[in-house]
Amino acid sequence: MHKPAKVTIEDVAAAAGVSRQTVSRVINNGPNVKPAVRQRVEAMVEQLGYVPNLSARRMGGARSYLILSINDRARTFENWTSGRGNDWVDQMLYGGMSECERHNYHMVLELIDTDAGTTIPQIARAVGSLRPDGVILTPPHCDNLELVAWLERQGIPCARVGHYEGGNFVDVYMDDEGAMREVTRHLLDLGHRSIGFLAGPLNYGPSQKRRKAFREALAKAGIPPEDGPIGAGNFYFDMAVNVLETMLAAPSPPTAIIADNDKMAFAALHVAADRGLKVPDDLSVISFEDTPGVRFSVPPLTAIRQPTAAMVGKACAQLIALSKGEEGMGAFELPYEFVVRATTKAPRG
Amino acid sequence: MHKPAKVTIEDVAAAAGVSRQTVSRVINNGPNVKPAVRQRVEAMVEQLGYVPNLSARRMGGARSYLILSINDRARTFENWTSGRGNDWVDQMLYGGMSECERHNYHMVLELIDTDAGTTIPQIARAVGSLRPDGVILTPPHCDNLELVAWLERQGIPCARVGHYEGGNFVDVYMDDEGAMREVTRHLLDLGHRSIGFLAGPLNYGPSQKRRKAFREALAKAGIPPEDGPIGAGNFYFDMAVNVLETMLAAPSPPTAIIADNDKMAFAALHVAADRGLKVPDDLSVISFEDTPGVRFSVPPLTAIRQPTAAMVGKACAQLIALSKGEEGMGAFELPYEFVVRATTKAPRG
DNA sequence: ACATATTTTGTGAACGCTCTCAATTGACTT
DNA sequence: AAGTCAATTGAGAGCGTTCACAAAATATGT
Repeated sequence: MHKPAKVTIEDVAAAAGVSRQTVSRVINNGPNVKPAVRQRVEAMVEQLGYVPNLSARRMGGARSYLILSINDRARTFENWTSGRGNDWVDQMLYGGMSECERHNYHMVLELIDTDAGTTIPQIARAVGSLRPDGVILTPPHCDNLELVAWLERQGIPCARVGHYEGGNFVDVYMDDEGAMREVTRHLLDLGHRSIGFLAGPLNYGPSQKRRKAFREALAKAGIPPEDGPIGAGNFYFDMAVNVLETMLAAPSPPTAIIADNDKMAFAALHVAADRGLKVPDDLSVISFEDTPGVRFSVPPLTAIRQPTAAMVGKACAQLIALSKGEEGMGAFELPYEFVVRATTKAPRG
Repeated sequence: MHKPAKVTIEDVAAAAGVSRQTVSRVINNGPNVKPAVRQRVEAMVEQLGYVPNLSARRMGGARSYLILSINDRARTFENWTSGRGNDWVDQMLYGGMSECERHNYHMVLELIDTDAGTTIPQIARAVGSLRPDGVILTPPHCDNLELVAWLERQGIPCARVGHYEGGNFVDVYMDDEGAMREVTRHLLDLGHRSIGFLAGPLNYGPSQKRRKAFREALAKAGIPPEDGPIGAGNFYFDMAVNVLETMLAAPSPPTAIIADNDKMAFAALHVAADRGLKVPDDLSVISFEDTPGVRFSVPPLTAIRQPTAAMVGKACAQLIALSKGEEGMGAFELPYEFVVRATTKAPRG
């Protein structure tokens, strides 16, 4: 099992009869290379199957061609059983990898604990050894002020997904308020007058916006906030089940439920089944996430589809641009989609 | 935004009053370092916050501290809507990242097209630039003989997940035949005599094993194969719906369905709902995958839980061992779990 | 105490690239 | 035709490690 000799830039240079540096210019699309020479070099690159060694590139130059994605351990598969995990990761990955691939960048994933004490050392280690050109922060890490400040101090371009605040960052998000307005109107138009909202964590930016928009939309329709019960305060299935039990046991229970994420929407489906309520006839349900599996639920959930993959893709694209010395910082709002499936209907009577 | 000076091995050496090489020995846990010196160096590493630069390590030494995970584009989020995607990726990632983290390795993900023509060039590019210490192949790439041969020729240690064949590889899998025997017996014991199997692709190793074990288990129970209809032949929702329609329209339709993956099990739930069949009273359903979301289905699916994360974790561990010059090649069978939830019951009558 | 084996430490080279800057070539003026 | 300036090419240094040694320090045996 002898390893085939790896072809280096020198090999290509020799084969093409030019210097190392000229080959470097060609593979980096640099200016000031005669078309004929460029072509000759490219032919040799192709023929010898030359691929630049990333480590050497990093050593010599300033770029690492690496984007680091920081993911929260609590939101992974590990915590599915406790109801905390989700499959956001899947989509984020997809969005990031696709974009990186396009530019011959690579995405390295890091699993980071939510615990504030260990977050920064963990990231410091990853950043220190990898020296990525950019870091992508996903919830809840993008809201970790201490971490964000640390990264800014390191001078590493940083993108936050699902975050709104300014600063010298790439911020990518969707119009949560608009989405909530649309969803609420949908239910209002159907004739619902008592709508429950299974809200996400109070300290989670997008959830705050949705909560606010929900209240406003109800007020605008002349429904006092008391009639729009807001419950939960996290993203977990079990908690949502409890909250729902209470909501539905009230004197005039909601005829529709908006869940801040899929798992809580599933909880609504479960509780409805337990109580003999038919969805959507007796209870309408809308989710605010739409992870891929949702379309296979019984019945298929109506939901706001978050542009998760697109957001991470955009974040990558901006970071890559930045690493090339182009402009990139700023805030970017990506469009969501309202997917009406089979869990909303006019209320009975 | 001035980047903080990065501390190098020389800085640590100077601070500890030793040479570069001694520091290198300490951080690599090398032998022949006086305990007092080791301690002094370690203190300095800590104090200066030194982290070895991965690229430099790769340049100097033989290891890259990188494990490359090859993932099939068709099985990602991108293809959920067509019913091909799954959230395997989530679990694989988790398993791999956790293991890498343990050893201060990093996992780089690559999204590869299934199309045979482009697979190898794509992987060649990634392998060439990253020079990973090992490559993890997941289905369907682990069954791509041409690719496997190419990787073997490159001399890069390679792990296959969900693969059985020998060769100079790390192979990690579960006991698919045993799992199928257990599942079938469960249904048989419940009193089912007509069981349908929504099989996976014919060219997918684990599916072949399950198919074989299913036939044998039925035969052993004195049920001729005709009574255990086998359908589908891929992993998609829509196809499974069609096959089920046919199965259930037969003169003596199955009272239980075994699905080769979750999506096809969901299809069974859907078709049952459409036909007014109650699960599990009128139809029992078992899945052969158990991705995390399954526990939230209505009703929660009984399923074989594949040790997906553990398999990838094991694959990583072996590759890392190998990169350290330890033994690592071989075949490893990991235990599955049979999770009985709410979709199996004795047949009516 | 001396030679010899062993452990511990240090030195120079190498890895493959990009950077900076100098040298060459070619085109355009006058 | 010489002079000027821009476009194109090349040479040398350096990035931060580990490797293969050589050197120094210590331990062991007689």
